Amino acid sequence: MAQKPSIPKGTRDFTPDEMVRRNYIFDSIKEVFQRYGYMPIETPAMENLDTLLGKYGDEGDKLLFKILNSGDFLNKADDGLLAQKDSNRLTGQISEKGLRYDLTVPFARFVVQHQNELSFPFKRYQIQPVWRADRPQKGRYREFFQCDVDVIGSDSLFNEVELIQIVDEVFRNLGIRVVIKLNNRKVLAGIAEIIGEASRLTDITVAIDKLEKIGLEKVNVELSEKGLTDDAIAKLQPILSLSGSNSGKLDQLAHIFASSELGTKGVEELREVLTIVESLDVETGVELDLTLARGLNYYTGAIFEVKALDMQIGSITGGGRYDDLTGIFGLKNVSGVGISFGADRIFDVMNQLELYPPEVTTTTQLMFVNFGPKEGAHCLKIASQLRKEGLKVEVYPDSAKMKKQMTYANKKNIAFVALVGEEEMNAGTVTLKNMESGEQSAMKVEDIIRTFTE
RNA sequence: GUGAUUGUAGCUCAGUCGGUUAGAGCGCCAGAUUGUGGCUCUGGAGGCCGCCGGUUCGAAUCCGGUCUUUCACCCCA
Repeated sequence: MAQKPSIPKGTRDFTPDEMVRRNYIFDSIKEVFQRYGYMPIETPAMENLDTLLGKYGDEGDKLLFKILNSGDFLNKADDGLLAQKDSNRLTGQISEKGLRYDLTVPFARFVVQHQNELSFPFKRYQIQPVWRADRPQKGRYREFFQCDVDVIGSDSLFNEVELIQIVDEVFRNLGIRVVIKLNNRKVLAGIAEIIGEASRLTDITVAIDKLEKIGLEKVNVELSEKGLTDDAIAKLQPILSLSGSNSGKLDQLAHIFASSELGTKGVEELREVLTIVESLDVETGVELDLTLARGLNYYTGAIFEVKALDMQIGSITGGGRYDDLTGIFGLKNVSGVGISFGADRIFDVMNQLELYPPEVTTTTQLMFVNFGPKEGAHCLKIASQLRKEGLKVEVYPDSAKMKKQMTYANKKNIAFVALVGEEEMNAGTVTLKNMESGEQSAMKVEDIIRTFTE
């Protein structure tokens, strides 16, 4: 007896029904990317482990899927480490490759390797799965697709603006109501500087990132536990309780940052981006959010996050500017900025809110009922003719019972069925039946084409 | 990774105190209906009760482990 098949934790299968919906999402996103001049690339599912390690922080390193070396991998392993069961150190000896954790780091590697073939600024998009050994939850998978757009080799804030326009267009096209949250790492660094804890930037950002979720008091407790002085925490309070419009917040921040060069720079950048965005026809709300931190530690400037307004789920898109990701791979002074659309979360939102336009789920427009070998062969010819006109047509392959064929068309949501039996063959006509209204009439092939293409 | 939680037919779920042959609705297949689907009626198929082990005369039910699901933390798309 065969064992019951299963798939690994946190992964999922997609049925044809789900794939048409997913492809609609991918196509919508791709179409916007292309309209802004981004070109596609792909990179391997696996990367060398040293390309990936150390780019996502300690937590990220733990979440990397590592691939066991081929062959007798234990042969080369150190006996001492083996005996001690020291997994951490042993890993380096038995695994040299890992599954990619995101698309940004492989992209940086790609840019460095291909720097002489590329012209900068280089704009690319990339839609591929990534893997994280996270514990799965709703909206959190171990394998999921990211749709990344990045510009590299340009410092201009126009790029940040363009990414906001892209986010706006993508979600408007898909019909998802969202808010774009914007912040800047320089502002966060400025805050750390001002309160006299410049070296604790990560601890501070991780803590204030939770402000909305756990409240001010608990954030302060956490900051204190992380070892911040009471004085520093006290200095932080007015910043955390900033409120009002984006420009109002920026004005207050500018004042606070009077003595911080870095913070001032961050405020200026935010102000410029927001000012330009306001002059364009961006409909999505862009909200300055000082508590937005983002864990990936390669960000250095603007950081973005997009939240769905009508569904409780983690952020569905996120990104930011990284000034020196390529530096690690030997290409200095190349700044990039990009964002990543989380296709699987977008898929979950679209499903929950049922945002698909009706035509997305229609595949076949017209199905020919098969009355027998002779009639079927005749239908095949008409079907080819219709396909040349761009119609999506199928001929039922077996001369099964009428009821079975009709039921098939029904299930597949096919709007029209064509009946061509001996009578129609002799008359040179096709009986076209509307499956919704039940109406049917005999017509010539040209009439059918006209019905569908008008 | 830490702490909880879930698993019974293709799907959603009942299943009493441990007790004979594990049920329902939906779906599926067939017939009523030979070239006309959806509605109705009739009949049928489909289950290692997640998996492994233990307790017991006897386990879907109790116990342990494991896998999976969902949730919180952590982190994130």
